[in-house]
Amino acid sequence: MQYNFNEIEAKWQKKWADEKTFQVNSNQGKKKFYGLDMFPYPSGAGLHVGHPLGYIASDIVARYKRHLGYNVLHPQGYDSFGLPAEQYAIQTGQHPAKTTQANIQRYRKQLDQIGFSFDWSREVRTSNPDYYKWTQWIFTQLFNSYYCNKTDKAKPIQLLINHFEEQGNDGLDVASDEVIAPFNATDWKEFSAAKKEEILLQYRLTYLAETEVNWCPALGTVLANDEVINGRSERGGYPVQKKKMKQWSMRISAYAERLLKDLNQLDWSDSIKEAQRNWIGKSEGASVKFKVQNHAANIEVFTTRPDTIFGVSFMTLAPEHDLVNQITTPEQKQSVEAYIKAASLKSERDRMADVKTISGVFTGAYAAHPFTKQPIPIWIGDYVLAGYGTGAVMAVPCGDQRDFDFAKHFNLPIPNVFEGVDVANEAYTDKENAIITNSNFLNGLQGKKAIEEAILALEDEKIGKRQTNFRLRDAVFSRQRYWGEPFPVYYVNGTPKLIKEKHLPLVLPEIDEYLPTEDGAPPLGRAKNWAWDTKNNQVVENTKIDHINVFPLELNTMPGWAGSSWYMFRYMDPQNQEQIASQEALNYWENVDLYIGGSEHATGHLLYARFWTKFLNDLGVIPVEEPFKKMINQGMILGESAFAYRLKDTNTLVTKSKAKMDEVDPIHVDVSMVNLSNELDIDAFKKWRTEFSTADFVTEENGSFVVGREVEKMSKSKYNVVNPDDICETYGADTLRMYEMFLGPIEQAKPWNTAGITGVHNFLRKLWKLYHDKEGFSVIDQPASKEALKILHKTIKKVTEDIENFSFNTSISTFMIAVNELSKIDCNAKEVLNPLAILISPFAPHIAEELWQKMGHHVSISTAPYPKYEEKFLVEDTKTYPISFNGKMRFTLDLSLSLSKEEIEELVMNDEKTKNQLAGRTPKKVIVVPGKIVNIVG
RNA sequence: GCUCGGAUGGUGGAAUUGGUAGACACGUUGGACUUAAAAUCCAAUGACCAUUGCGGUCGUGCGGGUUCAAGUCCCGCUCCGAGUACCA
Repeated sequence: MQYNFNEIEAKWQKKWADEKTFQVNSNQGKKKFYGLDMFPYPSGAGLHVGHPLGYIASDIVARYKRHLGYNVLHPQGYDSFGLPAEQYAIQTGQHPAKTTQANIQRYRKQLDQIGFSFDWSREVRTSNPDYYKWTQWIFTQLFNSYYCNKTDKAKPIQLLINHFEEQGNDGLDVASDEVIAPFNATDWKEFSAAKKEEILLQYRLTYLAETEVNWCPALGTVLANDEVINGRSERGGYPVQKKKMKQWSMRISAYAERLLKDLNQLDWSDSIKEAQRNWIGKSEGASVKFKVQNHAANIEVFTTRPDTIFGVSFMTLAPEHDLVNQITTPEQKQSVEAYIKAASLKSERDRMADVKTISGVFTGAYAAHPFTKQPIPIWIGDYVLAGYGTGAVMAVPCGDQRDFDFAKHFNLPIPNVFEGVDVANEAYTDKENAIITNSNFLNGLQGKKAIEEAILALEDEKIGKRQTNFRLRDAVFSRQRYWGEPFPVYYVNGTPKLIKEKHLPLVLPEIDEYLPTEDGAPPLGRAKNWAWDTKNNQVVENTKIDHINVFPLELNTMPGWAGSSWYMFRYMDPQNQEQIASQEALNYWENVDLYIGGSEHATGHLLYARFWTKFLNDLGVIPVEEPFKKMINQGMILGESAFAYRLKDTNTLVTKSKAKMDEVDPIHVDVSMVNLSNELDIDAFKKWRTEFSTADFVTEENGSFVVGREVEKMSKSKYNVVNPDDICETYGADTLRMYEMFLGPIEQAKPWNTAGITGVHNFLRKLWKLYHDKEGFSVIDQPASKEALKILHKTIKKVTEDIENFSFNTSISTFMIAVNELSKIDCNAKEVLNPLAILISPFAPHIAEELWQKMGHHVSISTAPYPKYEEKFLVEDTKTYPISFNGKMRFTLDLSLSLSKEEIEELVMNDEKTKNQLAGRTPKKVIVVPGKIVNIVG
């Protein structure tokens, strides 16, 4: 009886789809479990073997939880807006919707082939108007909210307007832009409507503002901070520069404290939590005002070390600082201007690469030390960043290495304020242990106490105050792109107005080309119908714009993370036309119990999704504060690239053993042309690319041509991509699923190597054979042997523990051991093989279903109750004791577990082998740990 | 530089609160079956020494330490991977 996996798998995949086996509804009577994968961006390359790794893991857990009786929500969908489809559209003129649709179909086919238990009736696509209607809706909610620091909650903007009408902007504790001119109630009432809107924008949770953005000319769009890596775009690796542009931003900074604090309640890996903590970057200290001499201006600085304030010997402003022009003396004007110009020309990347070069210029101006009133020279230098704090620092060279280096370089004094510390060669940056000296009232104080005293003094003298700063910046939310959500925004004389909720979605218009317009406007500037008719509430031709009733619409679109910031809630009720999801569904499913995905989203998606969740929670829309309770980050599956070695400047290829590495160029070879022994299929290679059709080959003595191997990221350009399709074809989906899990711990990165796959495949065949003999199905309904039951229960125990710990590789070993052992004793008792099928069904669902059916069951195995582990089958009466001498195991001894310590010692000491080992010596000590070990010392 | 991981046979990887290091699998070698090959099955497989059988020495990146006992705990290093980048 053959294990015909292709047939079995097709049969069950069809059955699951036809019978809607995995469709789920909220069910108050059952405990819920929500297992979610980070949904994929459907790229043109299709799935490679790395993608399903996480999906398989979450599918195992989802199926396991079903067996345990949970009501399991396990959906899948597509993050289908994004750059690659648009880049492709630019090149080919194909509408991104079309390529996206084709890619989704391919993904779906590949996913179906692996046998996932997704509830596809809940699929979402972020590029679907039914979906992005609600993305736009959330945007309008953010627009109509401000953040109240007192209650730590977002509130309707109307409450703020009420406050303005009563007392202007006095007495507010809310999140806003940094500098807002004060006004009173009378002022407010007299302001024009446009002026009022302008003021309100400074408080809204999403706002339009002139901001310094990361502009990527090659992509023709701005990027968020998390999309820029080392001064280059995350996608494509193109250079990024700073540019001021009017953009929509998200006031995520208002949520900084909560985003930080609530990390503690999440069951996520420490490294991701740490990455978020660093990204949020909370620092506590004080802001201090320094008066500029002979000038009305004050320079405000932020410092975490107010205790070192008597060590200030100069100040440094960022070149972009607003005051620089005002305070620079005529003598210094020329060099200051030259420096500012040079700094502005440097790209972000240059500036970062240049960290070690110290540069700066004296402005000629002096500030007065807030306590001593001594003059302090004011410098500018690009080691101070305009975007952090106030863009100015009080330089304490004895306590900060950068200030120290700057002082050394420009020969500025380095006064020492630390007791018993030498600061001749480097700054002393220890915050805890520093004892302050030469500092008036701070003398003799240490660490926190000194900082505390300094802040109190600053506040007493009204020259500074306690302050907390965050590194987290507001997130730029506009993209100069076509393939994204349109903003539900139109402009009345430059003032943004929102389209009312009931008229959403605002659907993406058609355009002729997916490029910016000639005058540099985003692609939506090409749309002929992109104006809002406020009378009829619909999109109309641009020609109708009259700025009375018909207004131009926003030309930017939303970024990729918009749709992915809330999709986990849409799955709960994906067809809802009235709400993002029904209250009932939101209350029942709450949030994601297990989220599986890559760790590369640590500071992007995972932070934004938390932000929007908290915001929607503030509004009372959703009942939870956090979207993902527990998260597992699967490691990347790497590719094993293959290289042929070509003699430099020739067309001669040399087999690995004869190639001298300094005389050859390694050339990537498609891994599909290489067999398990690293031998190249030369004929296929010649046909692969014309340049090789005439190549000469220097082979091994036996005529084979061996390639070199190297582990790299799996990518099309490296020709090392392995598709799951081929594996499913050759070995079956169950083998693929088990093999991916068998490779090693889920969180660890590892190279893909099919060498071991036969082992897993053989295991499934052995499993099949356990239920069959030559004649056919051989499971019989008769009592199982004690031994067989012991094997079963040992397996239940271990596999269950392993699933709970996400240690899938070891559970597969356990199955292998169980099947080996059961085969050895020819077990064919249903009492054992029935529960065994259930145990294995989360891992290899197709074969499990087939065996289950053969054992006479008529409903899917997927909801069969999970076998219960019973201790009584495992009770042993003897233990094979390792007998060690001085910690080294020499032999083993089977002894009854009922023996006492003393009895064990006696039996061991009287054993012939012990006497041999001791060779007449008398042991100093005998350690007996009943049930574990015996160690004889001496 | 900082933060977080990691280092175990030829390979992927196991090893509970410190208690038989190398489970399971791949690969390799030998054997059975076969006209032959594949598939399958059986056996061996950390290194070294010894070998007629028993056996012995060394072994979890390196150097120390704690302990009857250390892959596991402590101290000091080395190397590799990931993230981050002048954050005042």
